[in-house]
Amino acid sequence: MTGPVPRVPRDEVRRRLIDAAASVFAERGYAGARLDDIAHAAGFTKGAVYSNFPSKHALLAELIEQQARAQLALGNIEVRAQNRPEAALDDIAEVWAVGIVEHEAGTRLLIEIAQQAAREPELRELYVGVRRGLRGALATTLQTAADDLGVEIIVPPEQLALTLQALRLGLALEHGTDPDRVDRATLTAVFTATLRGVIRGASDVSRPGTGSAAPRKESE
Amino acid sequence: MTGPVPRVPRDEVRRRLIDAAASVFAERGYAGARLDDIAHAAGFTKGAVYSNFPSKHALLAELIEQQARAQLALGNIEVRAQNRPEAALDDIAEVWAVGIVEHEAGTRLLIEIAQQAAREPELRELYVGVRRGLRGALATTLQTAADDLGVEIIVPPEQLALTLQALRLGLALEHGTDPDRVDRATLTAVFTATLRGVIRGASDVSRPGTGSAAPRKESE
DNA sequence: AGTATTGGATACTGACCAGTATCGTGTCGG
DNA sequence: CCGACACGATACTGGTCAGTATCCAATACT
Repeated sequence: MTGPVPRVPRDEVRRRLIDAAASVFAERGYAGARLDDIAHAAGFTKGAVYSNFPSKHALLAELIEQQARAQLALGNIEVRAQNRPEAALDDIAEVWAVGIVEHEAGTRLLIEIAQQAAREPELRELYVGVRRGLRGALATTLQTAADDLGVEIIVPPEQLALTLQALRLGLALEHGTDPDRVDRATLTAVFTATLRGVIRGASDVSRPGTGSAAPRKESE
Repeated sequence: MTGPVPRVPRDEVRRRLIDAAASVFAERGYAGARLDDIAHAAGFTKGAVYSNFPSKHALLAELIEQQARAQLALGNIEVRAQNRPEAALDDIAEVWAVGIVEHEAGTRLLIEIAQQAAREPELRELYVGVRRGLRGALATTLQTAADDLGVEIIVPPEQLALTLQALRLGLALEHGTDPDRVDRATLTAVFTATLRGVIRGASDVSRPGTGSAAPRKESE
């Protein structure tokens, strides 16, 4: 009846499988994820998985690098500086908070990967390399942004980068379990307060009370 | 030959099993943990597990409450105030940092539990209750400590408590994967800087007199 | 002491699932 | 148009493991 059904290009099969894996790993955890589920979520069967990856493990490894690239791109966008330091600071906090709330699955995957990497030395090596790279990039970006804005970061940029990375993971965990209390506004507040605490700037920072008292810019 | 071997008291069997479960869950993750391993780590067999707990799930639930009590006790100790504010601050940071480095397994378990709770609604309810309790207790402790020391916390105590809880989890993840870069000194520095950023006190700040002019009312 | 009961050990079962072997169809070179 | 190959589908295997059924020794009770 129906003529030959054209085949999906190999690259796309791969891509779909990886995407599906990301989602299922995030949902069920690495150990709990079934290869069958991943395959079907991608619209294929397990055969496709083993035709594209040597093992479940390899799929996870692939995912780490994939995630790295995505996060890296995101990180660079996230800290695009604005003009006024105050606004820029709120803006950064906002973006990070939104990232947690709106990419729950992605962040959960990140945590799952971290846990997995803490266990398996082989994955750890890969993960740590990626993670350090991201941290370094973030540190540079932060420093650059601070210079542009004419403010001073009173801790080493690497340390601030680590703080933010850790906060993101930790807050994602808290938000993941208690989204009511740990909502977007709260997340923003935490990031804002944390950033404000380590920055000393030209405009306002040490003395908000005198001038523009509490510039609570609670968008939304 | 050998006469009757005295039995281990039931309570102790339970306790040993729970301890073993904590360690194995932390090591291998919930899904990856084998009940047989837990039993043998405790010096028993699976029969003992099912004699004391209805299911693997129940064992995890038990662990959450157990962990809650332990953390609660720890939290209270952790913020025992010193005399000089500066020293107290460093002291708190130190204790939290050491907690991460020296209780790796415990903290990893905490993260595992959080992930699990994010997935299973039933566990979530239990976990969130516990977690909120701990947060509240920590907030109170912090506020009290601040009052005792005569310093002011410039964010809502609940928010600071959340920040510290999140930082602990996040930093534990980073330390778990990259203990070389994220070492004890670094952890201490992060906590110190974060705390310092949200505190305005008699000792270290230019203007103690003005007091709590701008009360930051926060979500909640 | 003798009997009942408690509680952990042992042995088993059934489900589940990563990985493999094989098959069938679409694609491509000649 | 016709083989050869690519690649995903299907079917199967072996091992693992939560949960169960049964057993047996140690305590509790009278």
